[in-house]
Amino acid sequence: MEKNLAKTYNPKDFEERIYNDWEKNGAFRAYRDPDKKPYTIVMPPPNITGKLHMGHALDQTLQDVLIRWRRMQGYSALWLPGSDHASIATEVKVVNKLREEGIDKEELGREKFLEKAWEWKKEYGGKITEQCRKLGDSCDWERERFTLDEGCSNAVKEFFIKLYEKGLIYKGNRLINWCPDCGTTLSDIEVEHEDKEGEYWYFRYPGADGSDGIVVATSRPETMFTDVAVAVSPGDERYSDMVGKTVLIPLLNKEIPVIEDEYPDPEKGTGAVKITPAHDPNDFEVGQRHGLACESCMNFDATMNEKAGKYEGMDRYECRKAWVEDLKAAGYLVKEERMSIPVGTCYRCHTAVEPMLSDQWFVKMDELAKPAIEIAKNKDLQHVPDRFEKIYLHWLENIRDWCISRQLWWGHRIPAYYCDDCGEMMVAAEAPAKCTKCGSTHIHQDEDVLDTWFSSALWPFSTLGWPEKTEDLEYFYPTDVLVTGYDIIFFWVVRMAFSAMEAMGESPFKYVYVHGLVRDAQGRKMSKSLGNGIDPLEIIDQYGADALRFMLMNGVTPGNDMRFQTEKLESARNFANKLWNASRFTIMNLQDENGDFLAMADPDSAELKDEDKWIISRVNDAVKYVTEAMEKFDLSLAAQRIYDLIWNEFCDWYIEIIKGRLYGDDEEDKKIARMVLVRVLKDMLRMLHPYMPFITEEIWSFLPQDEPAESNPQNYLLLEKWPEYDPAEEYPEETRKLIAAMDAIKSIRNIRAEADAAPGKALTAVILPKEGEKETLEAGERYIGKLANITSFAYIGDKADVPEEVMSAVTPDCEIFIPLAELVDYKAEVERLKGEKKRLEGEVKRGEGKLSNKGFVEKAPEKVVSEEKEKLVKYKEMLAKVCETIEMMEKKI
RNA sequence: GGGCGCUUAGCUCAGCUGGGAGAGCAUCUGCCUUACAAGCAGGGGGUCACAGGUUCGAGCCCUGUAGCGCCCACCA
Repeated sequence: MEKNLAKTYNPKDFEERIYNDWEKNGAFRAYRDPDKKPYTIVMPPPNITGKLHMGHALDQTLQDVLIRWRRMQGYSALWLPGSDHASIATEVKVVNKLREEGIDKEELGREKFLEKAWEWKKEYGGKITEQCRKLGDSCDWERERFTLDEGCSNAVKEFFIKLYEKGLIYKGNRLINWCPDCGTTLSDIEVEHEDKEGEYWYFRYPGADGSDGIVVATSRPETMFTDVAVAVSPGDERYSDMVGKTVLIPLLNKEIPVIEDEYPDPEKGTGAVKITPAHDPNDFEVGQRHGLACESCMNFDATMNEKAGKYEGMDRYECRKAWVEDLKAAGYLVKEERMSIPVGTCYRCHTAVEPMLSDQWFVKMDELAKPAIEIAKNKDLQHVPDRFEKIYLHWLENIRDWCISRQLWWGHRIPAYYCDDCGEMMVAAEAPAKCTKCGSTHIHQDEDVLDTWFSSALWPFSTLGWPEKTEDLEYFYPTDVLVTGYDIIFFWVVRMAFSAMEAMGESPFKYVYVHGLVRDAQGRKMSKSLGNGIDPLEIIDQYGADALRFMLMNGVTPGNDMRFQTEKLESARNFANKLWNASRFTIMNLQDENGDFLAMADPDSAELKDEDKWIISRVNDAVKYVTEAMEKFDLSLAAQRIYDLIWNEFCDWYIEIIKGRLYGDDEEDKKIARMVLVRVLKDMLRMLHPYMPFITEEIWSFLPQDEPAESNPQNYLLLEKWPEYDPAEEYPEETRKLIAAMDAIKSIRNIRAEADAAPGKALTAVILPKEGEKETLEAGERYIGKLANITSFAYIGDKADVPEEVMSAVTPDCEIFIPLAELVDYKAEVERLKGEKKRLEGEVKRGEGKLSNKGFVEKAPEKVVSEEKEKLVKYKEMLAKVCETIEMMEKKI
């Protein structure tokens, strides 16, 4: 077996292997460990119809980062996966598939159809969970659930009956949203409001007494057949003489009353409104108030019924056209206006929804909403970011009853039974043997199924065993955080909240982390119709799951949309590659030529060098920052900090600095360097693991390990401990020294670049240290020499000793002079220094301005003021040095 | 008609409770330096949409304006 990482980073070599290994060894399993605290996330169940898209990738990566992090922190972390039967979406797919096979749903019959649907589920339903595995989701697959499985079905029945018995579910004949294309009812949120270009027609309804009557505007003339009144605003003088009289529906000559109602707005249209209770919710209410008839002129397939007379059988829009033509020809059309008309459409097929009167099941919302409102207000349920709380509350405070019955077959069948003989309705979990009223045994079940969200609403507790009092429910419930997109707050979050309050009596989760959409590179919504969707699996195939995950996490701010950009993805992949190579370097230096690990220093007794303490303190600092950021759900900030730590601090500085030691002769010191390398690399891998689980686990497996703990026999990084901040590892003095050396290195590199001095050209540095800093600089010679290619150092104590023909630079700790005789244009150097002088003057001016401001000195926190003072002193010193140098050089020109 | 978000470097975006403007990509210069060219080193580039206000101090807080976007809503 290879003892070091492959020469090139190729995620395909190990991602799948590692995932299978984890799963096989039960690394994702969550146990009810009484010594641990639970941490629970239930996965928003993807539809079985869907394939994994970028939205899932974002949603699930967020959850996986949180779960992996908490698991490492020592929680018993459960991420419970599952999928949703997606009643309507699946039914449409199955119907289409059957149609392709020449099979008609109705002919097939309910039972056979359901068999086909289950077959379909079996074949395609598992696909998406396979895709989740590619992403690296560390969920407990042994607890996987399905919204239509036995347990969930029991929960649905139990909950339905509970609500019914409390009078919170009722059956009623009311106006509902009907999608003629899908052939089912829709709840209010399933109706989308679009503005479409269309016409308003103004028609004259002549007075029954032969008078002029009233002109009424409508965008839906095809509903005129069942108009029952014309309403005007009370006190509208234009129509006051008409109130109480009757007008005729044009052409039909049906007499209808003119009534007064608050509903019409005198400012709008003609101030008079035709009332068709069966086809408009407002009209319905007006009708109720005035005891008017409620008749529909349409069938459920949106064709006209017998009320439409000769138009019977026509599609609603055909009828509209013909009817308007006829009215026009008869002279009833007064005016025609083109404008945008609000149209309600089906969220699935975008067909215009028709309000229809129908007998349906509803959940009574006002009472249920109250506790759900309460938990948000008292912060038992917190939104991240909190602005979504407003949206949540606004919705609940204005909620209307929820229509839950659907005219479909695939779903939870409503547990209501009817007696064929006496018509008695019985709500029960199982079919009653006989009618509770008349004793008849002729009983049939309600044909409808429930809105798919009815079962999703129970997901946080039904998946843990409710209504049974299971140990899982006891231990893992309530859950900790729910991660979801803002687009389904109403559909799902709100409903889980009130359902949980009703069933469990407490909030189903402490936090709702709300994320936005993943858009395409141009900022457009990814959609099937645009064809601009990006397949996560293709991305994983090309760049690896880690790169995709990191890109998604590095780009998110809670609640905001993000764009999918290849550049960001490449950057993430490059980062993985960087880590890969740095790790390869590390491992290479830990081993002898046979690949066996070399001796390492004892961490407790090792004499750490300044740079060791520096990198340890940087890692320590990052641990604190990253942990705190994650606590606040600032996953992006945490990711960036880890990125900086690994790339800028570890790779660019620490590795470069210790190369000299690793390649040197001091065997004891080498042991220390190895020890520190492993130590900091391990801590960095731990921190990065939630974001990039595969590469970190792969690297981890090549590092020297202690004896495996009983709880982690495979030595998985996944089950390792999250690092903890240690105040003893701050090392401010060593950090100061390293910064001094880095400043010097950067200055010299800058001089080299300005002077076009090849990096390979060894140079001498003449250093004029700030008083008392000579030792600091000397301590840094090792790094400065190596990283700036300086072969000899000379220290001077006086500007007079500066050699001729040099370029110079100033840092807070010293002045550096690099003799570059053959390259220096003295005039140019003076010019360059003048630029530096100007910059420093600016700094001094800024500092002086601040400190001479009495208000600042008196009111700003002491710490800020003293820092400002220190900075001013520093810049003044640097400025003075630069001025002297300029003066000196000018004399020599 | 309500509500919300956004406006910061050429592009995409970070900037936590107000205390010297950042990243990635792009761009320019020089480097195949034995972990890494998916790289290294150095540089350029921003009156933080606009106008007021609060404050010693505003990208950040308040008010208003504009542009873009989203959500909610039973305007015939």
